[in-house]
Amino acid sequence: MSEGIDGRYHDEDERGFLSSYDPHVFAPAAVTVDVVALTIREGLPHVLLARRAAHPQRGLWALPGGFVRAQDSEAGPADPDLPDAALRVLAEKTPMPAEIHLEQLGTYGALDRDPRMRVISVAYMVFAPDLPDPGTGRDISEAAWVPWTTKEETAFDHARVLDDAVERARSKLEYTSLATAFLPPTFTITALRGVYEAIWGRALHAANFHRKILATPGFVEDTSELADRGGSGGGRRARLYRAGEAALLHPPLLRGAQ
Amino acid sequence: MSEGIDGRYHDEDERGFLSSYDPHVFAPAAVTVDVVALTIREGLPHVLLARRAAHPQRGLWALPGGFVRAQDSEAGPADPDLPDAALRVLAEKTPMPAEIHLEQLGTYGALDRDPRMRVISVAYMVFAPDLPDPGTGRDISEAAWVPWTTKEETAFDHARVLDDAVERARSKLEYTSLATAFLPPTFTITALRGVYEAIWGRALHAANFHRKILATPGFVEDTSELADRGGSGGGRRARLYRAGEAALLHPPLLRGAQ
DNA sequence: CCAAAAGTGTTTCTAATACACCCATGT
DNA sequence: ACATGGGTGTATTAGAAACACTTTTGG
Repeated sequence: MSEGIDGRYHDEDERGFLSSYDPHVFAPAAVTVDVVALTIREGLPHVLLARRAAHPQRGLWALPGGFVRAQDSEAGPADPDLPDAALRVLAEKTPMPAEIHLEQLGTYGALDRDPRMRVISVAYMVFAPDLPDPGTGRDISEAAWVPWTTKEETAFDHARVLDDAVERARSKLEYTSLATAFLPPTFTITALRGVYEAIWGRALHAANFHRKILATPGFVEDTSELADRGGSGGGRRARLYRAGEAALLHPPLLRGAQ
Repeated sequence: MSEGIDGRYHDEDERGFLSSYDPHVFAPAAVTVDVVALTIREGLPHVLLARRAAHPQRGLWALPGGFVRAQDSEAGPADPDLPDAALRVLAEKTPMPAEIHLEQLGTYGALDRDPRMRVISVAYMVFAPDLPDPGTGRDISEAAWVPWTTKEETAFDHARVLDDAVERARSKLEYTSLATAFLPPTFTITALRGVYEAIWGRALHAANFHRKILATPGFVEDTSELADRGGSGGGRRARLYRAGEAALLHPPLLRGAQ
C-alpha cells in the first residue's frame, strides 16, 4: 500500500476516519435532477414542461426537476438513487403509469448554468405512451405537453438538454426496441411505424417496414388479436402485437436508408 | 405567470432572491468526477487505475477521480465545467496529450455507494493511444495501466462503472469513428483493425475489413505515405492513414456480423 | 527462395428496396 | 361499388462474406 497523498489520515483506521467527516466541507454544489418526458400526440413528439413557479426565471417553461434529497430531511426521505429522484420530481407534475421507461441522458454542470449557485443537474429521459393532460390543482404548478419544436423560451440550459434528448431518442430508435415504450401494451405495426415517423420526422415505406419489424427477432410478439377498427375511412383490421424481449435490434433499423 | 408553489419568494424580485441564497442549505451531496481512461497495449485493452492513498478503501484500485471544485477555494480555482474537472483529476495521475477524446459516461448516485456521505459521481471516458507508464513521484499516488479484465478488487462501485464503460466502448466502435482515438495521428488499416479486435475481443476478416473502412466515407484519409516496416517477419509496407472528418459511420461496422 | 503481411479480384449469398397486387373493412 | 388501410409476392439491386490470388517486404 502506498503512502497517502494527505498525511492527516494515514495513521487512523477507517472507522475513525469516517466518524470525523463533515459532509458540508465537501458539499459545495447542489445536485438536481431534470426529466425530459417524451410522448407522441397526433403524430408529433411532445415534451412535458412546467412553468417555473419560483425564482429564478419564474414563469419560463422548464423541464420537471428538483433537488436530489441526499439524506432524510423535513422535505422527505432521502432518494435511494438518482432514478428515484427523477420519478419523484416527475410525479410532482403529472401522474405516471407504474411501468415507465426511464434512462439517464447526461449531467450538466457548467459554472454559470444556474444564477443561484453551482448546480449540477442529472438529466433523465422518460418515454411514455400518450397520457392525459397534467392537472393544474393547487399544489401542482402549470404543466403541459408541449411540441418539442416549441420556440418558446426555456429556463437555464434546458433548451440544450432537450436538443440532446431529441438526438438521443432519434438514435436509439435505430438500435433498440425503444419505440415500443411510446405505445400502449398492445399496438399495431402501423402504430409502431408512426412512432418512427414522428421521431425521425419523415415517412417510411409501410410494406417494407412491416416485414422488417417481423424479421427482427424479439422486437414484437404476435397476440392473435385484431385492432378494433380498420381505420377511420375503412380498411382491414390490423393485427395487434406486444413488445418483445429484445432490447437491442439485430439488424438495426437505420434511418439513413428509406 | 403562475403563483409560486412556495409563497416566500413571490413578492421579491429576482435580485433580492439571489442575494438571500445560502448554498449550503441546498448542498447536502458531494460531487466527484471519475475517469475511465482506456488504451490498447499489446493487443489488449487497458484502463488507468490508481491505488487509493487515503481512506476509505485505502489501497484498493480505483478510477482516477476527485471532488469537483464548485467554486474557487484554497484547493484551486473552480472547475468551469465537468469536463475540466475530469481532465484535471486525470492529469493528477499521469500526463496526457493535449488532444484527447473525452466523453461523459454517466452519473452514479446510489445512497450507499460511498461510506463517507452521499456522493454523486459523474463518470467520464477517455480514449487514448498507448502512453508511457505513469510516474510514481512523491505527489503522485501509485497508478498503472491495468488490463480491463482484471480480477483485482476495486473501490466503491468502480467495477460497475468500468463494465458500463466497456459496453459503451464496444458499442460506439460500431457507429462512430471512435477507434481512431486509440491510435497515433497516422496509422495503418491493420492497426485500426487491431483496435476493433482488441475491444470486441474477436478476429475480423482482414481483407473485407480493409475494403469496408475505405468504403465508409470520411472514416480515414490517405496520407500518401507508407509505414516504416512491413511487419516483424517481413511483409509489404502498409499505407498510412489519418482520422477523417466523419464522427458517425454510414454504414456502421456491425459486430454481429463477421 | 520462403514466409509474412498488405492489398485486390471475384464469386456467392443475403438483405434492402421498389412496386405490383390481394385482403378486409367502413361508408 | 369503392375508398382506405393492412398485408404479401416478387424482381431488382446493393452490400456483406468467403476465398483465391497478387504484391511487397524481411530473413
